[in-house]
Amino acid sequence: MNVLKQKILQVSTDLFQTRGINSTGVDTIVAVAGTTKMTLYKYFETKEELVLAVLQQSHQDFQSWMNDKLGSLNGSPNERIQKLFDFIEEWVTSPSFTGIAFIKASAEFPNEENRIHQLSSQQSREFRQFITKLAQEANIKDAEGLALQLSILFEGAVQAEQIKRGSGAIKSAKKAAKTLIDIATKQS
Amino acid sequence: MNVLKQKILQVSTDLFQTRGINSTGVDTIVAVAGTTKMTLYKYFETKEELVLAVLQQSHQDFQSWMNDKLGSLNGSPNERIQKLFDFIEEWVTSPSFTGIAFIKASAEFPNEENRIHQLSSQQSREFRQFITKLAQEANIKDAEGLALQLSILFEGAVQAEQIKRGSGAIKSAKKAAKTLIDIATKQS
DNA sequence: TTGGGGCTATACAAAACGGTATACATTGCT
DNA sequence: AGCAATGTATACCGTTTTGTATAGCCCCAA
Repeated sequence: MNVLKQKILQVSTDLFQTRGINSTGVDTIVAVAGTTKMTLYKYFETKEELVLAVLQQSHQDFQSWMNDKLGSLNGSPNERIQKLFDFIEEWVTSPSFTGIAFIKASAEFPNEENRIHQLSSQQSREFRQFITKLAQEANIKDAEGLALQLSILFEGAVQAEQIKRGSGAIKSAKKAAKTLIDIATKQS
Repeated sequence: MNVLKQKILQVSTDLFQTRGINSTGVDTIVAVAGTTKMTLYKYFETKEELVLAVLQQSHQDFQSWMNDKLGSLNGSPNERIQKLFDFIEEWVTSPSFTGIAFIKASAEFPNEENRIHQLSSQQSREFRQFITKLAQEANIKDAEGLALQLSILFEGAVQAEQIKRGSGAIKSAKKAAKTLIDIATKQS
């Protein structure tokens, strides 16, 4: 991908997260990125398209990072789902963490007909399915049920952390997750 | 409170929830409320002030409703905290439910210096303290720890429901809550 | 009847918004 | 050398934004 296009994407991601999507004009984006609107609109047809691209990149970054982390474990499937929230904590407590894009975007575009909302919804579903797979591999009986619970913990903890950084929500969610995983495991 | 002021508040609440705050102009609000901008700006100095008023009213409505529900129980403190998520489910699955205001607002105004964000943060904290009190009355040892977990479940389930209505997140959160409450109770 | 308060109607201001048009500079390839 | 692609600079367009100014209407009370 072109270097300027990537720069625009990265700057947009940062600004959208820290100021909000609707509160960030394209003029601001190009000013921070050190380019002009003409260039931005060469790579992105509309602002909506830019937002969608930002969402996709953010989600892929997170998913890839998590996949790598879990993949490098070389442990049992049971161990992998146990470690899921340790990695989530690592991601969320990183200083560069500014929130999860699809959570904020879905709040800013609540209408279910809206493309941005739809993509957010899809990404939320994808991450839940990802957890479901982990649970299935760990031979958990009600894999979908556990995955839904864990995804709620994830989104709740992220939401809490977005509303107040350093709230300790992640640690708490991690503990709750371990409890729920233990119980679901015993039932299998 | 003046009837027109209340109408403006109610219409604003509805529009902010269904279209987003930044995507809703004051022109739209007064058009739907059947009044004019002059009247709106008579009761609310700025749009920000209106948003803050909407947040306050929404939060108070929810808290009052929940207090009434729990108060009418006449049961043991243990029973009350057990029923908390039943009432949350009742609130969230109501057809008129369009989300929790402070969750959406905090996403739309991510900057912690922003007054709207600060109020959202405060309301989130207030609700957590409310749960803490329930847990303390139920003689739960780590009341704050449990309350934090339950508030994460609450915010996560609401977030999930905002992203996709009828996702079943509330039912799942309710089950998880019962599990966590049981365990916290046994440890007391 | 004569005010005055609450509200409407409408026009306006100044800025910010997304997006486009045009002209020019730079760079690399052939 | 010459061409094409990439990017810059800048001016502009139409719309929408929050917020105000002005003038008039309606109704109730003294």
